[in-house]
Amino acid sequence: MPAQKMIKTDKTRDGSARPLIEPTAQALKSAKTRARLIDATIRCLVKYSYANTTTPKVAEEAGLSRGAMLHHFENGRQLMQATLVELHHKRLRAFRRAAGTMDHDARTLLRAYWDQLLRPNFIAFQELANASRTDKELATVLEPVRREFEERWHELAIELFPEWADDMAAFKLALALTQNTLEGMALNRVTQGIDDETIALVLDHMEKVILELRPDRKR
Amino acid sequence: MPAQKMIKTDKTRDGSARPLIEPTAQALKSAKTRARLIDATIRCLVKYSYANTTTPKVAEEAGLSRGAMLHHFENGRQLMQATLVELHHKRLRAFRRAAGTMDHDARTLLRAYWDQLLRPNFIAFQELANASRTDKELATVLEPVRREFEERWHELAIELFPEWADDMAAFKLALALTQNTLEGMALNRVTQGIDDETIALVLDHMEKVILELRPDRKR
DNA sequence: TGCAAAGCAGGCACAGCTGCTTTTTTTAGA
DNA sequence: TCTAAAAAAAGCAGCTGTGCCTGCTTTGCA
Repeated sequence: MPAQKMIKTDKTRDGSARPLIEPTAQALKSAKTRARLIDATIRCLVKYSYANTTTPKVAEEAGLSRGAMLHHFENGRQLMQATLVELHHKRLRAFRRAAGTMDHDARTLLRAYWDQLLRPNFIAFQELANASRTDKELATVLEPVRREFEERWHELAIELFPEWADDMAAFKLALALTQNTLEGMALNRVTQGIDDETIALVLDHMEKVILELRPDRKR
Repeated sequence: MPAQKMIKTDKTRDGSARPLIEPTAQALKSAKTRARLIDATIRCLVKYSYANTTTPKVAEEAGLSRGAMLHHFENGRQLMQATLVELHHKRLRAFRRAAGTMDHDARTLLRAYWDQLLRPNFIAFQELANASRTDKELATVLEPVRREFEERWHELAIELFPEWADDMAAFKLALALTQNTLEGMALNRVTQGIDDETIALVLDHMEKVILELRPDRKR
């Protein structure tokens, strides 16, 4: 529920200065609707791209009227921004989930990251990240999101591979290398710029490169 | 000059079935205008992104009227497609130019490719490639373009480093690795996803990785 | 020198999107 | 059961982009 509405709600009836804490009443259904709208936005970003994602299309995809949609999000921009944040949280959750049932070797982590990049969520995220290049408002939202993702990602990697903590320089390099290579491939993949066979070769080689960067093997 | 117009032109006056070969008259000024429009489109793609590039903006950027623009390109889509092809040629030309004055070592080639990715042309190309994910027409144009770029790029690399021809598997791997990593970095760079320091580290390491893949060093 | 076609500019009408406002329906508390 | 607020739907200008069409200017050829 938008902050603006909450303020209005607060002074209903008696007008007493009650705290803004929502009674968490059944109105959490509102949260469900918001989630539905955001999910619809993600699907639209994948289906139509950022350029062709419009408020009517999102509303239709969510099975709601445009009026209802503007009830939850002041305008289209706020919806996009909320979607960007939500995509970030989805990514983090997916990583945490994957990390739980993960063998602690480079290969597994590599494949886990690659799997994430094949999901629709990554495409949607990429659409928004790309849009943020010329949309200053979106960029303002993206910046902290990216920072936090980086931090969590580092934490997770160190948690799974404590030996890397010995050589942070090599660690950062390995991370940057993996991230950019895999993301580059993911991007090229969706536009037919790279075939699955090549992808497999690169993934295998990346594994070797990472292993060679590992502190204990480097001596 | 659009093909449609040429056909119309052909049967002027006498209506004889003359060949379609344009007398290459002074009407090559038309080509200049076309180029101006395409360059304006590229600038718009960089400034406003694909989503916000409109025909009025392009016309304004080119210093022409919208009517004039639609005289040269039937509609906005054709302009975009022509721009994509032109960007391809520009990339090829830039590579050929760079290759001429190039030391024959991996480092130089790596840096040369990276330099290309920092240019506005790459951003514009990326915008169109991204758009082609959901624009089937654009994808149809992109596909052969990408294929040709790949071929020329292979040819150039082999020309500069003939020793690689001994081991095509390693060669293709090295190429894919470089391309995807650098392009991934270039993309992340424009959205503040990576800092210059890290970029430098990755570039240095990529150089080592490539050298290790070289046939003569591999034994 | 004249004329036809190309280059170019401006205007028009249609369509789609946006944000807002006004109703109707649902829901939950008294 | 009644009522008021939240949720949802529907309707309404306004704006912008698009494609097309018409008319003016320039150019090149006969």
